[in-house]
Amino acid sequence: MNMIEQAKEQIVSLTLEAYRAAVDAGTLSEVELPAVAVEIPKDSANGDFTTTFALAAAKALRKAPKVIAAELAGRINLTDTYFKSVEIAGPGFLNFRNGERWHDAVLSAIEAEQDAYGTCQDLRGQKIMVEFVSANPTGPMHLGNARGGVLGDTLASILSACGATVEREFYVNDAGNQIDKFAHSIEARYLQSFQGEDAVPFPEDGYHGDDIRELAERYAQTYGDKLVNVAPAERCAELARFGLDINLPKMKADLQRYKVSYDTWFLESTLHESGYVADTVNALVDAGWTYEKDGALWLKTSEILRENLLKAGKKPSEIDKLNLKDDVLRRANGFYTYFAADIAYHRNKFAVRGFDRVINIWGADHHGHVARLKAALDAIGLDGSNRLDIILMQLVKLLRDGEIVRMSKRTGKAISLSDLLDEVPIDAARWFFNARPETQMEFDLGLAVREDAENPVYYVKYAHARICSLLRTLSAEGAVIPAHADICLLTDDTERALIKALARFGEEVRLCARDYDPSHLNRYLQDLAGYFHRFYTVCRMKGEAAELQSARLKLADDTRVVLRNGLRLLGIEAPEKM
RNA sequence: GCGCCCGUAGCUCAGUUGGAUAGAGUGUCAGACUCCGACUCUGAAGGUCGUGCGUUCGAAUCGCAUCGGGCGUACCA
Repeated sequence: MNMIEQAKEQIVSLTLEAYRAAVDAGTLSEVELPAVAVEIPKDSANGDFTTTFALAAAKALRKAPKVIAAELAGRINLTDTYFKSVEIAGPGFLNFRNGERWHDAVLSAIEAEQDAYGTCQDLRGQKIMVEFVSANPTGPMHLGNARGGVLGDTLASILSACGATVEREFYVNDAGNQIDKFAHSIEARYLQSFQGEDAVPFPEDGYHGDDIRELAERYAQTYGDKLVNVAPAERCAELARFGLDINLPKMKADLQRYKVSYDTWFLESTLHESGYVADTVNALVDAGWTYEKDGALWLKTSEILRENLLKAGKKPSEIDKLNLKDDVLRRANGFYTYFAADIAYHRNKFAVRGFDRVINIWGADHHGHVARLKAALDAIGLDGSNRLDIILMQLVKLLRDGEIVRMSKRTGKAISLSDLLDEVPIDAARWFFNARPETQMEFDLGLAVREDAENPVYYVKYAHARICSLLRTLSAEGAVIPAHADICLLTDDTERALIKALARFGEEVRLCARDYDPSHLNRYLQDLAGYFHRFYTVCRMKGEAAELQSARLKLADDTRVVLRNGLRLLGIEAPEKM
């Protein structure tokens, strides 16, 4: 349990004990109670923690909240607790103020746990997969992929810090239509290089990017015209393989540069080759969820979704308005759709590899597939509705000189992920892309390349470097950094505020995991750095009495530990010098 | 048409799942270094929480409606 949870738990039991005492004394009646909610007031003038219990229980107890609060407050014994005072405020809040024990417990926890401070075991025993980026290997990755890479990687780190066994996975779409298109595009450029641009038509829906030309050129340079006179099918297969063999390692390298690495690169083609797609479709057929029409095999998506919605309490008339549609699993030409492969892929995650929970990070333009995929998994008994979580990441709008740059692979004009890395420092990009997933974001290239105070990541890194420098300098002058900061000496408002901020770290990590939103950490670290800078400005160490100096140095050292732990979760360097 | 996401300070965004007088950063303006790293700190100004009803002790938060922005609604992936 983190420090915030511990404090809240203590308040819950203090409140309930007081309630029972009041019942025994006959001043409050025995009724069914609402949960005791404990919150952190926005304004610290209202205490460090507060409970709204008296407000919430007013109805059941048929007494004014203030009266209830008074009955409780008079019966709360704070001896040996984290708190030094409790008072009634406003319409009936019970406000608790942290005492010495609390501050001491926070610093002791950091000092004892060090690198592990902020981690927890809430998700212990859970095997979780985070699948992210999974960009088509037919061309360079774009900024949306960069955002997905950062989010997925950081989220995986956070879930892992909460005790889960986490695997990172990249799903390689190396089969299907877009690979054919890829092959035909390279083929056209390849043949053009021998027969002239006019002699060979370029496929209408082909990929026009320069990267395709480069692949064709590279093949021609290495192997010459050896494919010009072979059968088209063979030529395409060879060129597709050649292209993927170049593109995939490049994607890996680009992501690696971004400090994103994967446990598994899962090939879609293996699902087709092993017959697992066919097997999965058969499972759906056997379960009775399919039918044939116009030569194709269809999944009764609308029926499954309808049942789910009815179970969830939706009215039939509302469901009718949704215009639910069925989906094709196997086309009239005998090929399986991407949807069928995707069902097989997710069946594999749960049924073959045994993940308890699967998290996918998708671009928001895929949101129409969420319900269908979950429904299909429900239909084969894998409970996709509850075990598959899909984070729909809004796309990144790229701005250059105030103008929107379109990011289309097909026009070949997009700024790729690797281009971006040449311009923007990795740490700044990681910080920046770690915004809340489900909001649109604008990426202003001009602003992003700036390495100055405008970028909050420097503010946080600077705080860390400043502490390291401080510890170095004063140690060299003979200052002693004790094993534990003496809380009795740390009485300044800025010191107390800093300790309170340090206490929040574990809770922020927990919230990131709960919301699948690592950006809580960005805000927290910025906050924490601010509390440190304020402390640093007000509380001097050099020239102070040895004991006070030591206590403050240790507080700074504890801050360093938390900043470092937080930055590590975000995959951002915590420099000792800048 | 239907569905999903978003709308809070000039800008970028928080708001702990319904709590107290609406919060940061940035920008603007005014200040602070003889001193442990000024990549720092202090202060001021800045708001009809898109809009309107409703639910209740209490709404930025929940419901309905409406306006605006984005994205979907393939035998594409």
